[in-house]
Amino acid sequence: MTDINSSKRGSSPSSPSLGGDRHRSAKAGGNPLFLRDEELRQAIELLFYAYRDFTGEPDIILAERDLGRAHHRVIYFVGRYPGMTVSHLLDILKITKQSLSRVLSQLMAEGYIRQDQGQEDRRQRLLTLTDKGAELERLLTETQRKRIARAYRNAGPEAVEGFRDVMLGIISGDADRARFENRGE
Amino acid sequence: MTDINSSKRGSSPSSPSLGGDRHRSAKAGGNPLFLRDEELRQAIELLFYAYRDFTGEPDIILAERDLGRAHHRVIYFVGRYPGMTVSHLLDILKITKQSLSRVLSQLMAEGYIRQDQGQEDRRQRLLTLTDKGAELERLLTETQRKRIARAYRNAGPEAVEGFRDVMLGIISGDADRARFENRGE
DNA sequence: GCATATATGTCAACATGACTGACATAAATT
DNA sequence: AATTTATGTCAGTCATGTTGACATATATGC
Repeated sequence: MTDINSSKRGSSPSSPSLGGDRHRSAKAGGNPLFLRDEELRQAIELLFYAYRDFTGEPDIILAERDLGRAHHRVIYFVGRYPGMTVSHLLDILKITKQSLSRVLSQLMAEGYIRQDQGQEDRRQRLLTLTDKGAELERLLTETQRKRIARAYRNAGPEAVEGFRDVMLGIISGDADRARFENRGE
Repeated sequence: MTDINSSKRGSSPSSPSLGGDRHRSAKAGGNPLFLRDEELRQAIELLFYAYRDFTGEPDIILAERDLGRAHHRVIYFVGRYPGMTVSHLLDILKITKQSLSRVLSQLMAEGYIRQDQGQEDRRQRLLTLTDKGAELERLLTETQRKRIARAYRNAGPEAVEGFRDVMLGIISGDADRARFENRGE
């Protein structure tokens, strides 16, 4: 594997204008929107970098088991909502049933997830993690939990509140936002 | 569409155990880690939902032009750092040069991005957006900017500070975190 | 100046995870 | 009895990542 990270902290001495021009010129021009634009761009980039790193560690663990990020998402949410239906999962992930089907079939074939017929509505297939599935879920989520815990600890409780508020504002639907009500108190 | 959210607050007659048990049981057991576990899981989910929605709108605009999210990322960062090198871009995106190459070639063929030879180091290909590229960048970034601006406005300045702090804590490398220094003051 | 390292590009093969479209089955609902 | 809903499946395609190998031009170190 090419060690592309090596170039990371060396910050390529060969790229002189790397990071200031656009902002300096806007600032120099006295553009009153400068701060706002810069602030918003930073948020965009925070989301990019944070998500990239947030998924990085689990991806490695998954790759060792020939699984991918899609499997992780399924395992995570089935662990979160034991006995959830396929529809519910589709709705959270916002992917097609064909895409989900492949991932889900693999997870059941490998013994990570179990399906039970619904009692009230026998068309439903209620999804639960097997012991093997729960173990992998813990392993994967642990890396993310640690990362978040570290960030929360360093930032402090007020920052955590602010983080939550902003993140909720970024989410589109009331339905999704509602998932976060009355749970932290 | 099925109202899966109804299942969340315990209704969903068909799936009785759908969303509360795991937490309630932990809570009932008086587990002191309950709040922390719940808090951390919420953070994990906030990241998932926020990122999903954050990329949703640009993806639609991109699809109309037969481009994808990978093209967006390149256009965004080239717009952010005009004249940046290929190495720098590789380092930010953390993908292989072969992956980047395909996307970059397409963008140049379609006239979104221009390459100029570096003056100091003539091996470098300095990347800049063309007018067409800058226009698309504005269009794409505008949707994300609006989303963030709305979230920031509703959450308030203190929340924004907290959001920043937590997001920075989630990012792995000092080098990446350093990109956010001394820019918002 | 020669050897080596670096920045970039390119060919080829492959895996993953998304998509569309079409069709099938069983169970619930009207 | 007709329709809708929950789920599954087959087939094809596309976007985006991967590894490995190799090529070229330029910069740098001795």
